[in-house]
Amino acid sequence: MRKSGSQSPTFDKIIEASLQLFNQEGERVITTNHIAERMNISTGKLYYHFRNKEEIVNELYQRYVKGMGEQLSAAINHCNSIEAMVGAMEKTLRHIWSFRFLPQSLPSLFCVNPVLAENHQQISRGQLNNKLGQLFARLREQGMLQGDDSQLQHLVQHFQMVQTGWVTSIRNSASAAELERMVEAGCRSLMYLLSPYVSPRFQQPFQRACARFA
Amino acid sequence: MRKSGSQSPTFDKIIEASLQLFNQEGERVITTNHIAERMNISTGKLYYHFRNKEEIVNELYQRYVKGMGEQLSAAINHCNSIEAMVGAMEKTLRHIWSFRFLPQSLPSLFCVNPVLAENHQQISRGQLNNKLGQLFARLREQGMLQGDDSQLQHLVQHFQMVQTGWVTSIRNSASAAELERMVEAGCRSLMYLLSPYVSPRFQQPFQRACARFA
Amino acid sequence: MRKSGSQSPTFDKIIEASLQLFNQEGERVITTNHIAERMNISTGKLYYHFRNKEEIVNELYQRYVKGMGEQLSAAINHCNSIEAMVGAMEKTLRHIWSFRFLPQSLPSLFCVNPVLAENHQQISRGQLNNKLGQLFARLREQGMLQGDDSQLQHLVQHFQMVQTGWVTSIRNSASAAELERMVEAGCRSLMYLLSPYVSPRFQQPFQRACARFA
Amino acid sequence: MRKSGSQSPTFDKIIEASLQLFNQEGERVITTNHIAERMNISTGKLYYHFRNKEEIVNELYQRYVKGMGEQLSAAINHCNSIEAMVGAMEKTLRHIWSFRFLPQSLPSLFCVNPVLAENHQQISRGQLNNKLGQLFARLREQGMLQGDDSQLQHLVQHFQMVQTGWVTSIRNSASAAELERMVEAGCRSLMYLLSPYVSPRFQQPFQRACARFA
DNA sequence: AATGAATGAGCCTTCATTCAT
DNA sequence: AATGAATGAAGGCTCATTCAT
Repeated sequence: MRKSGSQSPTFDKIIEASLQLFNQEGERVITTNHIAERMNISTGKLYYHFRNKEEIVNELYQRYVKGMGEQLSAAINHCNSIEAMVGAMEKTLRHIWSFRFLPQSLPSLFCVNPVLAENHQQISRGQLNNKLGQLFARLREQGMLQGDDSQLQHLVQHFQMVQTGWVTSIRNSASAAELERMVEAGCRSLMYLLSPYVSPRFQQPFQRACARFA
Repeated sequence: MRKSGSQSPTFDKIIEASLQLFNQEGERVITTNHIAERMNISTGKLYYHFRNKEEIVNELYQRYVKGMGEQLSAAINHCNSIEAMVGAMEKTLRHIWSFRFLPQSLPSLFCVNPVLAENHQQISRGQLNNKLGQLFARLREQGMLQGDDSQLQHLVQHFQMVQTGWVTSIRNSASAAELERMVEAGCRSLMYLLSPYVSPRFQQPFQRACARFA
Repeated sequence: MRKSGSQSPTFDKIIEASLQLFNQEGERVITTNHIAERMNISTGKLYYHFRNKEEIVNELYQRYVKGMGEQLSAAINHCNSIEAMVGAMEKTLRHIWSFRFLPQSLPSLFCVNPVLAENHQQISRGQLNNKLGQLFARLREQGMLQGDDSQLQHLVQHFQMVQTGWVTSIRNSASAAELERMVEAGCRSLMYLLSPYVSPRFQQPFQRACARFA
Repeated sequence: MRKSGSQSPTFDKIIEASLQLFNQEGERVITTNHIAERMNISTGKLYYHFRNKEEIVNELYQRYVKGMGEQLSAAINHCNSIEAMVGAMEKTLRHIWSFRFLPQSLPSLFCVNPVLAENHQQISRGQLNNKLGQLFARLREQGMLQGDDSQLQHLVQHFQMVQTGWVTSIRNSASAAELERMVEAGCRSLMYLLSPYVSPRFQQPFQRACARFA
C-alpha cells in the first residue's frame, strides 16, 4: 500500500469529496464519475491522481486508521481520569462517524479489493487492536480497570465490535442534532460494556460520568 | 415484502445456489448471470422465479431472520441450564455463519435496496431484538443472569453486535476445521460478554462450560 | 393470410382481450404475456391458438378491414339521403376508434410484419379504396356530389387520411364523454372535407346536418 | 426537452446515422446497438452523447419541427404567387420525407416516450398548426384563398393529415426516381385539397401549376 | 387443449478506465 | 497537469417462443 498522506491539494480535495459522497450515499453506489462531477473536474484529472477507485478507498482507509491510532495514542497518554477516558471515547466515535462508510463497506469491499483485506487483517486487527489493548492495560495499571488478561483481550474485541455496530446502526442522513444524540448513546453503550470491569473505587466517578449521558 | 417460503423446487435451488455463491464470493460480486451459470440454467429461468437480484437477497434475508427467530424461540423455551444456553449460542452462530454474507453486505445493501433497509429496521431491530431481550429476562427470572433492565438491554445490543462482529472477522474461505475453531472462539467470546452478568451461584457451571472452549 | 373468423370461443376471447389492451396501452408495449395474464390463461394456451403475436395482429387487421368493408357496403346501399350518409360516417368513425391501435401502429408494424405490409397495400389500398370510390360515385349519380373523376379519386384518399388523422389525434385514455365529442368533431371535419363537392341543391340539408355537430 | 442543436460533430453524426437507419428500417427495429455498429463506434460513445434512444428520437423530433417551422415561416414571407406556394409545398414534402420515420412512428412512440407525447401536443399541434393557419390567412388576405375562418381551420388540419398520410403511404425503400414521382403526386394531392378554396381569379394560374404535376 | 416452466438471443445501460490532445 | 471523449466488457433484464407433461 502506498504511504498515506497528502501529495497535492487536488489529491486531498478528491479524498475529501470522495469521503463525503461515500458517507452520504454509500461507497457502493458512488462511481468515479460521480466524484469528478461533484468536484467539477474531469475524470482524467481524477485518474491522474489515483490509479483507480480502489486507491481512493485505500487512502481513506489509511487516514481512518491513522486517525484512530492517533486518538488511541493520545488516550494512552492521558488516561489519568474517567473524564479523560470518556472524552477520548467520544472523540473516537466522532472519528468513526466521519468515516462511517468504512465500517459499512469494508466487509463487502474485501471480496473486491484484496489489498484492503490484507491491510485490514494486519493493520486494524494488529495495530489498533494492540493500542486498545495497551490502553486497557494502562487503565488496569492505574487501578481503574480490573480483570485478567483474557478478559481484557475480549474486552478489546467487544469494544471494537460495539463501535462498529454503533456506526452501522445510524442512518447516513442523520442530522447534526441526531448525531449528537447518537454519540451520547454510543458513549453510554461503550460505558455499559466497560462497567463490569471498572474497579469498585472508580465506580462512583464512572457512574457520574455515565449520568452525563442519561 | 413477500412472505418467505419455498414456492417450487427451482425457487429453492436458486436460493440455495445464491446463498452459496454470496457466502463464498461476496454478494457484491455475484451477478444473476453468475448464479444462472453456476446452476446451468438460463437467465430467463432465474428471472422467471425472481424479478431481480434484490428479490433473491430479500428472500434470503427472510429466511435468515426466520431461522434466527426460531432458534431464539427454542432457546427461550429451553433455557433451564447453562449447557442448554451454550448449545443455543453455538447453533445461532452456525446459523449466522450459514448466512454470513448478510451481516457483511447488509450495510452496503441498504443504499441500494430500500426494501431491505426498511425491513431490517423493523424486523431485525424489532423482532429479533425483542426475542433476545425476552431470553435474557427469562434467564434473570431463573436466577442465571442478574442486572437491571438497562444493563440487560445493552447486553442485548452488545450480544448482537458481537455476533455480527464475529462472523465478519472470519475469512469466507474458512475450512470446516477452521470453522469449528471459530465457532468455539465465538461462543467463548459471547460467554465473556455475558460473564459479568452471570449470578454467583451459576458461575461454577458457567466457567465449566467456558472451559469446554478453552 | 389465414382466413379471418372465429375458430373457437378462446380464439375470440384472445382477440378481444388483445384488441382492448392494444387500444389502451399501444400494441408496441403489450406483450403476449400481458395478454395471457390479463385473460388469466397460460402463455401456452395463447400460443396454441396463435402461432405468434403477429398472427393476433393480422387477425385484428382482418376484422378491421372486414368491418370497414361492411360499413361501406351498407353505405353504398343506403346512400339516398344526407342523413344516411352522416350516420354512416359516424358509424365508420366509431369502428375505426374501436380498432384505433391499428392506424397508430400500422406504419411501425410494416417494418416488422411484412405480411401486414403486403396485405395493407392490397386490401386496404385496394378493397376499401374501391368501395369508398364506389360510394362517392353513387352519390354523384344521385346528384348529391359533384366533381370529376380525379377530384373524387383524391377525395377518397383525403377522406381516408382524415379518418386516420382523426383517430391518431385522440388520447387513448379518452373517456366516453370525450369520445362522443371527438366523434362529433370527426364527423364535422369529414363534412368540411366533402362540403366543396356537395351539389348546390343539397347544400341546405347538408348544412343542416352539419349544424347537428356545431 | 433539451434545446435542439448540434453540440459536437459526434453528436451530429449520431443523429444523422440514426435518422438514416430509422428512415430505412423503421425506428422500432433500430436499437442503439445498431446505430453504434453502423457507425463503427462503441456503445459507450453513443451513450456518452445521448442518455438513451429516446433522447436521440427527441432530438430528431426537434429538428423536424424546427425545419417545418422554418419552411412555413419562409412560405408566409413569400406567398405572393401560386408558383411560390407550390414550391413551398414541395419543399415541405421533401422535408417530411427526410424525417419520414417520424410520422410513421410518432403514434406508437407516444405510449413509450411521454416527453414526446407532451411535446407533440404542444409544439406540433400548437406551433406548426398556428403557422400553417397564418399562411392560409395571409393567402386569403392576398385574395388567393377564400373561405370563412372555420373552413380555413379545417383546411389546416386536413392539409397536415394529408401530408402525413402521403409520407406514410410510400415504401421506405423507394428509389430516388420513385421519390420524385411521389413528391409530384403529393403536391398534386395537396393542390386538390386546396383547390376548392382557391379564388376564381387565381384558378387559372392554379390549374396551370397543377398541370406541371400531371 | 392446456399448463407454465424454461429458453436464449439480444436489448438498454453503466462505469472503471484509457488515451489523444 | 488536465481535458473529456471514447472504450468495451459486463450487468440487469425482457419477451417471443418452445416444450415436456
